[in-house]
Amino acid sequence: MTIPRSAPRPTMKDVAARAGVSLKTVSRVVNREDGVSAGRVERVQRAAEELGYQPDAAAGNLRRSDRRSHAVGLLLSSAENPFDAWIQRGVEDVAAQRRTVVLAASSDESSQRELRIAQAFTARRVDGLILLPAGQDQSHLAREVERGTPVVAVDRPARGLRIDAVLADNRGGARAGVEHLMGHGHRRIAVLGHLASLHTAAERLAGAREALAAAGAALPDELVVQGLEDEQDAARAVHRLLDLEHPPTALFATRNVVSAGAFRALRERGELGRTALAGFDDFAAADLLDPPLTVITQEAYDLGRAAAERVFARMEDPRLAPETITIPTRRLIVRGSCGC
Amino acid sequence: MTIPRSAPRPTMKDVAARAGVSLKTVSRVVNREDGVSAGRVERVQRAAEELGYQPDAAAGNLRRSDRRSHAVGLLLSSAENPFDAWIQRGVEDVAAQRRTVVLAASSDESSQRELRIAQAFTARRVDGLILLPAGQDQSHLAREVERGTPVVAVDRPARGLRIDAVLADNRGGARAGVEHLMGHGHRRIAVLGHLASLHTAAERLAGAREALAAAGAALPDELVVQGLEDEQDAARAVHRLLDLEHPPTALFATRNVVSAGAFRALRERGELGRTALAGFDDFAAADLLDPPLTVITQEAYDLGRAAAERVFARMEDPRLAPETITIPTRRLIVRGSCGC
DNA sequence: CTGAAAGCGCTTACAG
DNA sequence: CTGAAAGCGCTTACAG
Repeated sequence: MTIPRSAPRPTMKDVAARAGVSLKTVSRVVNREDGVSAGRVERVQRAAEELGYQPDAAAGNLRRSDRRSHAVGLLLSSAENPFDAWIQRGVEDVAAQRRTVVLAASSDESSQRELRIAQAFTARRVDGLILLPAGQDQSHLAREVERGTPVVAVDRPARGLRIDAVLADNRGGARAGVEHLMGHGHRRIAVLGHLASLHTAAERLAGAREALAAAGAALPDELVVQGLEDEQDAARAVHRLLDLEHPPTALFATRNVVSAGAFRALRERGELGRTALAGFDDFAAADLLDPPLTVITQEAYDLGRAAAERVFARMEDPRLAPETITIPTRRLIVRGSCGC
Repeated sequence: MTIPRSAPRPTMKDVAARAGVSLKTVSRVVNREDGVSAGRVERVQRAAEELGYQPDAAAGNLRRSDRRSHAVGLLLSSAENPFDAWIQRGVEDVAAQRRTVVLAASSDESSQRELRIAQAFTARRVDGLILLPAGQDQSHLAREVERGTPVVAVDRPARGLRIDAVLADNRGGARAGVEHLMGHGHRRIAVLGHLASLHTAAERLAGAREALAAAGAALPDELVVQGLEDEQDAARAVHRLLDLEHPPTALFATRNVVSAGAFRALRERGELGRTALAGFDDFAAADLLDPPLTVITQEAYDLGRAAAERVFARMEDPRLAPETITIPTRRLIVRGSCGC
């Protein structure tokens, strides 16, 4: 049995030798510069083809004046989360147009992992960084920002860092959702919130409050639940709310897993169709439920695209002032759970 | 207004100058080699800290003997697809342990995009490549494989390339699903298949056939539908099946979007609870449906992990013979739609 | 324990 | 149109 010996990877030097030209001529052909005679172009191309030459992107970069790695880092919360996955897809699509690859990693909401990943990315000299900030402080990126690397926060603003942010219109979306419930006559509406420390949770609660206040309705403390992390939390909270002396007649959930848990609890109590429900964030099969769930959708794909576009804009003009870009929460998808 | 001038990024040379030592001493300290006096280690570390020095990973690599980029490429079908996203997460988690970053991109089932992305990855000299093969031929990667880059196919085998593959037990899972339906007395079971050209679709159909054959039941052509690409396709197919003179008494869907479409059609016909339904691949909220959906789950996370582990194993021993690793489709989640 | 020289694979800046 | 030399930021191989 012969041991497969991996053929050594050819370099420009090898191509030059085979084509009988100088290194520099190969470089010119490979980079499609002109000023090389047709015959030589041909010979170099054939030699490169025969050897299976592929330029080494990193080596080329080292001496190149613009020092672009043609890579951007994307620091998500959890890559398997559909919201994060759609952001990634938006980033990928913009990056692909610019011949840029995407380095992706998940922080799992840990500041420590965020720091480590950010360092791994900057050690590779990414041309830009898009992050869904975890924890309370992103100042570890300050030096990188000073050095001119475009860094853009997505979904939540960064803290301790003056950078661009691309956010959803969380407040407006929540307002629209609660207004819709009020349109069905509800005034006693409970808000089921996720982790209070998160920007999105705070904004959506604020939006719900605004909608109620504008209609002269109250949002008593007993109808505000925060810190719901999963379906079980949400289901338990709904059971407690329905046990109140004056239970809410409608529920507004600030996140998709919370909506799902609320739905489950309403079903367990036989309250589906009686207590109304609307939620922030769509999810697969929400329209197959009975009644189908009314939701505000977030355009995570657009968030990703906008963040990536901002990174590239800043690469072209590093002097842009940091901005917060708000992506409209475009659609209230009225299905049945709201009472429609 | 002052124009923010980005501070130039310091190099080892700058650190050496500041610490008053040679370049090589800085290199030793940065790489934690020993044989440097404590005082110098201290001085170098302080200088590096003050300048905010960060080694350039690519530059270091260039001369380094092992030539590891500490990056792997992950070529998915569609990053926003939950199945793909879970694979990514599995790959990420294994890569993170090895201090390796993940380059991710989506082919959208286009051979051309697959080729372009693979080239972008190899131009960056990734240490390994994991791909969910798109199209009919991956021989464009043959040269890279010969050169010793570990390349692993995930979810589907590659074609025109003898490489490792990490696949789900599609056949066994489908068999288990159909057997479960037969356990409820069904013998006239329709199979709702996705794109016939895909390995997963063929295997799952084969598994369903096997289960029926083993019980001496037939799978007549009129009960086999293939090429279903989305919920609408699936719903239409179910309507046609139910219009047959002898409609099926149970449906087996080979993919989650197909299950969802089938569910919708059954609801539209008032057949929920009468015609049984089971599907391959779980999805969010499948358990909130009424009746909740019985499914075979795929462990996409495990597929991703196994593929990444194989890449690293092959980096350590390039002489490993190409293998097909089958990940069990571990669980039949029996909910209500099967008739239980 | 320390460092000067050469070299990784390429581009830049320059000379012919 | 063509190429020899220097250099990007680092590591290697070697000498002291």
